[in-house]
Amino acid sequence: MPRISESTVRRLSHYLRVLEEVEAEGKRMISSHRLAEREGITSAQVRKDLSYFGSFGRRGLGYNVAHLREEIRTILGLERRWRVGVVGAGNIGAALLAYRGFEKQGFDVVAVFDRDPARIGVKLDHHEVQDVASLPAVAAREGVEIGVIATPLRAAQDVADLLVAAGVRGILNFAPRKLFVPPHIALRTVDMAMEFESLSFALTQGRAPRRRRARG
Amino acid sequence: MPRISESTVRRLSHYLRVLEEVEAEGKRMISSHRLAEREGITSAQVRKDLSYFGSFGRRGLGYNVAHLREEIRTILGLERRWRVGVVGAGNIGAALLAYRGFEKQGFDVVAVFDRDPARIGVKLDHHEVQDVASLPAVAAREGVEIGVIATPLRAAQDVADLLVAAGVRGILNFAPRKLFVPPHIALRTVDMAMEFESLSFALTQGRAPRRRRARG
DNA sequence: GCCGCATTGTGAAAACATTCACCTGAGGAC
DNA sequence: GTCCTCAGGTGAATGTTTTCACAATGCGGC
Repeated sequence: MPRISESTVRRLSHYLRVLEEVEAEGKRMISSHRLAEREGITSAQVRKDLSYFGSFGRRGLGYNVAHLREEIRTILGLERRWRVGVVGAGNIGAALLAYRGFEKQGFDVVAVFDRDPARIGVKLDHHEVQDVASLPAVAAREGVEIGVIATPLRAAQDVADLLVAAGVRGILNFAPRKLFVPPHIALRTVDMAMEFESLSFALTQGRAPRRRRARG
Repeated sequence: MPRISESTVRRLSHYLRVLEEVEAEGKRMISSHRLAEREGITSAQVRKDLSYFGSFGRRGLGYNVAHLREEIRTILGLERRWRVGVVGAGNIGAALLAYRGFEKQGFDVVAVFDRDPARIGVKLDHHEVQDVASLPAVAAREGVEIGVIATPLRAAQDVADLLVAAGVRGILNFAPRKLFVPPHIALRTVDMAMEFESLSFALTQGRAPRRRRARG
């Protein structure tokens, strides 16, 4: 199996969502062409992405919706539940906690931390906010595997170090800066400022970007 | 000038942030090597990215920090201010409004909309939430150029259509689905569920992704 | 059972992005 | 002024991702 590119993984997430939609519509089968159509990419891309992991379709028929959904869930590691710790109980943290969608996909927030004494002890969407000083102990006890950094910029690297020391294996970072973590830690950064700037660039150039990104 | 890739634009945003940091530290010059170091990429990449737009450095010396910062701001279209309308006054909308960073970079929220009567009229961070029904009129009057979709999934496509009809040129979408917009509209989607799934994949594979993405 | 149509899976080609390697220009030491 | 070192710019090479195009099915109709 070749190394799987980040773009392929992102598309798998999209396929999964389309499959869930299509399934809700009661369809049993779907072709790569129609799977692609909904995503704004080519059918060859869909087939190539899936071919990295096996042969899930049937020639002449397409893919069985429920079966492919399960296969993709397995590939993405969504057949189990993940224990998530959120650091930073400000707006972004609150938005994450309020959004029920993650739980549905298998991500359970098991602890919320903040440094601000005014926030510690407050109940935020069923979770009592704990002092970040207790993170190492709590993360270990709760078996936190994924840490979310929703703190101000200046605290982000320290929190990342803390999470790594606490044994977290993956980090989702909302602070607008590169974080340095050991190579065995998976890190993803969501940088909204960068998205705004990318829009600004596109608008300034006077044209939308090429199609395969234009439908992001 | 060749077509500029999305990756290059994203790196420009990063360079800009590094330059602002370095400037705050009082440094006058910076080499492509040190600019790259902070970003976890190669110096050749930095030079190549910049070379698409011109020659900003001096051989033997590196780049003048303040000058390069200004050049990149110009390239990204940040020498002007952008008028932003936010649709959806829930958690994500509130998080965006509360974050002062965007204003600082040139993005001014000039209107906030929601459909929920319980939210309409409420003041959210200096902005009175308006009925989404008034979006066409208000967006035109206020000259909204960038629309942010922070609504629930099911409303996202309708809101996108509304924004396009109102003359918006760029859309930043937080709803976890592909939106269809005309080709002349720039669209970026921030999909947090996808980021979680990408992390799940990486952890399931038992290895972090290759380095150039690992330091995202 | 055979034909025709639909649709997958996949090597090969093309497009795209990154890295290399070297030429060139700039300043400092003496 | 000459030499040495540093570091940007850039064509070529390499690596990666996407697209093409077609052989290999699988099914329905008759």
